[in-house]
Amino acid sequence: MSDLLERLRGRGWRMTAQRRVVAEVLDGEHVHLTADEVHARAVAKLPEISRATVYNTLGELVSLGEVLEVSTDQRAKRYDPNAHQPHHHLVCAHCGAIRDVHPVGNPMADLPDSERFGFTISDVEMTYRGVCPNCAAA
Amino acid sequence: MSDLLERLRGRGWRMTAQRRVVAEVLDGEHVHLTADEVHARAVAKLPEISRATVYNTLGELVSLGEVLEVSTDQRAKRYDPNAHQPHHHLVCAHCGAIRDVHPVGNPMADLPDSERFGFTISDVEMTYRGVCPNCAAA
DNA sequence: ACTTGCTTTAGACAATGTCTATTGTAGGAT
DNA sequence: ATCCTACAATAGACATTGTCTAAAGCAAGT
Repeated sequence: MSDLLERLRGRGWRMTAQRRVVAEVLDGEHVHLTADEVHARAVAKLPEISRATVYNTLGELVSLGEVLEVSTDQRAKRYDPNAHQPHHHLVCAHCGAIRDVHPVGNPMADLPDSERFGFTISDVEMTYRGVCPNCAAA
Repeated sequence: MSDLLERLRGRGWRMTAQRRVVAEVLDGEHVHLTADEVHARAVAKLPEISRATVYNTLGELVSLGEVLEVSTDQRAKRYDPNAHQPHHHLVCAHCGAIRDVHPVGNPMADLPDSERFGFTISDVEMTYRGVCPNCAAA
């Protein structure tokens, strides 16, 4: 994702300090941050950045396919910079920790025609839930 | 789900007009309503029912395992009265229509040990996304 | 009928996200 | 190098969804 900024510039994205900072935050650690967490870290680098800009920028990155939006809990959306390698998620039901996982098999093929109701299916999202080792120990 | 009220009474649930109405709404149509949609329909049957009561009652029904909570979009949670037959969901990316579906195979078995990170996995949630026939036609 | 403890209520509050009108500025044009 | 203009950022109001609290109500056992 280090060349993210180049790719975006190539697509006609106007480069601003704010957008650079948001991209840096996402690039920084490969975790799954909420929009407000991204905002908090962006503020640390560029104190005058506004909440709306972070929300807008994240929305644009999602539209451009550079970042994925995941809703593992029913609270805030989280942003996953690992958009170019398809994957699913494993979530701790207790502490909310999230790991990227890669199940074997092709879940798209597992839905029979009779269960498709005429939909044109484009995507599957799988969320495994369980308890992580830390929470199991506690 | 018609004997829901009996089951709950058997579990020591105190029966009230409000709870009866919420159960009736869920029982009424097998759709996936949001909490506020449930509230709107409940008000039609019992005008003085409050929002908090609907939220509380839905939460209790979920705890009791009588209703499932699904988050197919990242907006409001939806409540699925079809809790006793495990299933997954197919969602129209355009209009948000939701269908219950039953993929073949066992997705729990599709996550290799090496991808479990020591978690004790208890559940998988699959959401297929696509475009429904209505939206495809339009 | 009485009592008790569970339920309901209204509305304040909280968290997350969206929108608007104004101000700022990136980057091409001159 | 400077100017222009369209796009971007800002502050803060607003919207949606959900939670909490203190007071009043009521179901069901005695």
